[in-house]
Amino acid sequence: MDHTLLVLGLLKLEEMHGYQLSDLIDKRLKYLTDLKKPTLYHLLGKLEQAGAVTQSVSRAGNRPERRTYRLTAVGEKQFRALLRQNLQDAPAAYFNDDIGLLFLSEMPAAEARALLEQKRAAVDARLAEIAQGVAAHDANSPAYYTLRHHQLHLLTEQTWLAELLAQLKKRAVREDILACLAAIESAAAVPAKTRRRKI
Amino acid sequence: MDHTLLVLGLLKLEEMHGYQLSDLIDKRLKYLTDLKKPTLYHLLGKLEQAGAVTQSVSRAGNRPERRTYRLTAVGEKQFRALLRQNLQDAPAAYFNDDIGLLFLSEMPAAEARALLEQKRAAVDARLAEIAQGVAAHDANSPAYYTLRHHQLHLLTEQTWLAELLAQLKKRAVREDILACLAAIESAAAVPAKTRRRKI
DNA sequence: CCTTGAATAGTCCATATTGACTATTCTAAA
DNA sequence: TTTAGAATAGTCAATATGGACTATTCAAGG
Repeated sequence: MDHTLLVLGLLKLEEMHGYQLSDLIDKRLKYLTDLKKPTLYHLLGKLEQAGAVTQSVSRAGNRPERRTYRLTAVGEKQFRALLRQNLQDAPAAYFNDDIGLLFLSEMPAAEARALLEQKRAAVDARLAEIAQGVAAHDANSPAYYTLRHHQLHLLTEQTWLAELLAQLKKRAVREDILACLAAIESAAAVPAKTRRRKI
Repeated sequence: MDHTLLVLGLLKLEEMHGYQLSDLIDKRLKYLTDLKKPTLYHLLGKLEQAGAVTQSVSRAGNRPERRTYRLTAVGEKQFRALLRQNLQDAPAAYFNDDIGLLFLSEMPAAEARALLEQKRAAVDARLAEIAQGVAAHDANSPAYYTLRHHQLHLLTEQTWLAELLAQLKKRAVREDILACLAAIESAAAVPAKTRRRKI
């Protein structure tokens, strides 16, 4: 599991206590994963039980006690194995967006377009944010890798949305024409007197 | 949650029993999600409790009984809401690969390259598979959307891996040179006699 | 000096997810 | 014809995840 790789790797770089790890992941590594605090503590507990990390309780002043975790030799071995796996494998990726697309035909094209435009705006915004990060970081730094990777995928998403919206525009036009024809037909079916009333 | 959207949407298209749904998702929709059977049954139970679907038990021959699920009006409303949300939102995406990249410097560049080459091969293979699917499907069909979307992201991944491997190649060369220099230096530090022995 | 809000450090309980299992029926080959 | 394996239909127990909570400390303003 990749949460494990992350935690072991961070502890390899430097021993840390739970909150430090959690804070680091939330703030500096927010593009990497969204590992939450309770999940992290759960994982640390398991790792300790497995002997991959050791805990040392301490307290500074009157603050709540802090359990500082340090990587053991076992943990280091596990880290290497997981890292190799991670670099080697290309696990299947899933996109939530695809589920919505599956049911695109259950909704008028015009409405779908409006909604997807909002999605596009959100992607654009995120892209702008990332572009800043990419510019700020030295190529070759680990943070750069993550940002650049995200940037590429967001650009892809942009392209994809553009393609999709173009298709949808065509479909919307077709639906409009059909609706128009249907209206004319039903109007023709109504007796002449009734029609006049409405005019 | 998008599993819910998927299940409601499928039941909107056609009433189905649990195993049918599960089979459909496993086989035809394998690019969409990897919703597992127990998760599906759990979800169906919840949806029934919430009144979004109704269950009707039946049996054909001597087979185990089948619970056939049908969408209710409540379920349909929920479906629409979730679909709108899904089309509108652009949730943050995370890539497992990034976690490995974070620790790339913990490993000699040469080894990392070998591993990443395997990843690349896997991506290439998947891409070939998808290209077939894209060619086989009518543009505009829902399946086409999914496949095309995946294709674009896999192409991005290919580009990304190429970029990364090029960088790593440079780093490997640098590391080689450094190792070489270090070897020379340590050889120079050894007294002359000892050095001769080794030759 | 007191209070309010952020930061620190972590826990609880409810929910979601899944590997492994049960149990029956069909199918096709030995 | 029997028997091994795939398909059908689902369940169980264990694990992972996350929203909401506790409890303390610090910093700054009124």
